[in-house]
Amino acid sequence: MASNPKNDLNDSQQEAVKHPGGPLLVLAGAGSGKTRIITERISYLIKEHHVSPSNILAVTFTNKAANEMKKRVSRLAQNEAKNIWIGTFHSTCLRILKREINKLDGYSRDFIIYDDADQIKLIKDCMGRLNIGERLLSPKHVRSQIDRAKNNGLGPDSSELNHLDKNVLRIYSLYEQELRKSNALDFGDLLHVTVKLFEKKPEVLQNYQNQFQHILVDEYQDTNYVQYKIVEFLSRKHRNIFVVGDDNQSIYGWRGADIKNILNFEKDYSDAQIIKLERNYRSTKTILKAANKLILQNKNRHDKNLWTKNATGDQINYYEARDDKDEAKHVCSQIGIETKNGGYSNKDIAIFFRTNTQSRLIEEELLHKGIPYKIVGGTEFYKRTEIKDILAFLKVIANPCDEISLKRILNVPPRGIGKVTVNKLDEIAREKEISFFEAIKLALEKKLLSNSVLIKVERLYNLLTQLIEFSEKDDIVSLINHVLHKTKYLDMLENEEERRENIGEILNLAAEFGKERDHATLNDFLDSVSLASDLDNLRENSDQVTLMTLHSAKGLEFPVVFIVGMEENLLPHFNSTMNGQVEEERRLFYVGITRAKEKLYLASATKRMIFGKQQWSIPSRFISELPKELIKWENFEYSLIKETGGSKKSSTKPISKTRQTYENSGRYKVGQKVAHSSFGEGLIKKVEGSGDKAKVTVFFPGYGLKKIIASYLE
DNA sequence: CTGGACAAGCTTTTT
DNA sequence: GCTTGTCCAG
Repeated sequence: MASNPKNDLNDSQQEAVKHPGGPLLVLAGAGSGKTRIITERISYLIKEHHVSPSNILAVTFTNKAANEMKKRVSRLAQNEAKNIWIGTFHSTCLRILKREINKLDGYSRDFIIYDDADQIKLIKDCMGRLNIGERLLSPKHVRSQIDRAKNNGLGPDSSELNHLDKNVLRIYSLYEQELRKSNALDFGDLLHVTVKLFEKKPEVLQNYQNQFQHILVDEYQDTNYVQYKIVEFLSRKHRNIFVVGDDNQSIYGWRGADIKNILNFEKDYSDAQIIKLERNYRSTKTILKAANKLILQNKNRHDKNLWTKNATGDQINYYEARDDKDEAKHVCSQIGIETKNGGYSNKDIAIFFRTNTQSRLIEEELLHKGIPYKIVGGTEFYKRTEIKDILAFLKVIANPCDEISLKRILNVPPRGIGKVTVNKLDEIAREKEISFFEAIKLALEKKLLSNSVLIKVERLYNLLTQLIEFSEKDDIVSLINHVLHKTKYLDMLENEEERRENIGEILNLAAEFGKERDHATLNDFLDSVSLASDLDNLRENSDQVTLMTLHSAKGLEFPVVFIVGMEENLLPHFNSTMNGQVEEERRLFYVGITRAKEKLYLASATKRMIFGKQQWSIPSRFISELPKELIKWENFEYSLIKETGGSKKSSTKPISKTRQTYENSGRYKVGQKVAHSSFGEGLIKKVEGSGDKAKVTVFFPGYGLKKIIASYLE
């Protein structure tokens, strides 16, 4: 993170670190040493004020940030670090709930966590039972409504949800009921139920209020209502609430983050102090200038003026690629150049993108070029079928009333239990008001199924009870091995090398987990897995290029940064341009830019595969919002001209149908280079009409897209 | 009940 | 392009 390791803290930084107490808001610009302030503050509290580590709570938003903070704190205060409560909001709440949730009616402490896929499955089940067609109401839409309600602390009976579709509310109610029955919490519950706990059990709240004498929150601009509430509850007694944030980096509006939390801090805490950190220690003047100019386009923000004493540095490189493949190739060859001649190693380099799918082509090219890389944050690993299967087995073993997981593994590997049987068992469960697992037991006892089916179901039942018994006396690794052995799971994956390797990986993970903790229970393991997202973090110190989304890039920094997919409808993303959330997209790009210390590369593609179809695209409006003198512009056609010595051959360009319709409009063609008296040289993106009256959309480097009447072109 | 063939929907972003 | 769901023959 941004730091001035050689120098001492500057005045404002000192002021923040040595803040005497009470509410403090640190408005910290990108690269002004935010994380450093928090870690230094923690070490200051421990060393100078003799605050016991267990009386400190530090909260972040991503696992990555939490790990980074743990690492840094342990550097400053070696032995104390492990007793400080450092974690994400979700992991902190999980820790509290695992100790206290049984004090709330209807909850028990051995609950398991449902991820978003489990959530969707359960919602679909509920919709089926309520006879609500998926055509009528998409399960994803329902989920986002439920998530939003929980982020705002609203249960299914809340009167504040009256404006919602009645069907959504019916689903929400049933969904909650089923979660309770399965003894499961979803991600939203971790926060929402914690708030409920604090509201309903003042004595529990009091314990934590007493414990947490000092609370520090990173990225405060990203807190949503329940998170805000948790912090507010916990800090009520000691009032030592120390929050750090930057409204320009608020990028979680879609998750209910409310920028008002940071803007209203002074109102919420009347004795609040505010410290601004405006000196940037991270980036070159060029990069900072570009970021400042970009963010000026946003109306909704605190005024801040970031400055730096760092060198001017190189221009920002912008490459407009022929297509997404060309983009990937260009990025990788630049990486080659930077590591060969630029004096950088792979680990100094990061590639950011808007959506996870964009990583695929880049990965292929990196692989092809033999450049080592790692992907951060991709939950991919845990979403793999084989991993979800194994985890489902473990979840059922830990908690047999987990219906979603039980149904998942019921017939995996195939053991002759199909839809008809499941329906019958469902019926029994509902009639007798018992769990699905108990329904199986009952069906066996009372012989409620046909004989041939009973044999199969009994085999499953015996398998599960055996596994449960086994889990009580052995460690997690042997339990997984036992599951694999008893179910013959690996036989099913005979020709699937990669999947078998993934199974190996989950075994490694379990072994690792067992080593770290002395009395690791199966439940602990499942919890950690549920909240974990980046497996590749394990190989932290190797010399690899880092790939991640712009969202997970927040809080990090790299000497060399590539941002790809700089196109309209991708950044800003299509969905945001429709809903007037362009400012948040701009902040996202701002976050990306300000991660770069020395070199910044931007790239876009003229066409790209989307949903398996080629789509034409135009460069992002954000490109034209950067100061044009700071940009070194390059284009695949220009590089082509350079290579071939000026004779651009149109025959080398693949021509699609879409393109043809553009090209048939006369003198001007898409992709043609033209010049304009005030904008200079540019490339034609679109032609409407024909002849001199044709309207031509041209991209001018430094100016962006301009629609121009053809006769005004030179 | 199983497995293969085919269709449909899908992509923001994270815990 | 990939994953999930649906339909039908065996």
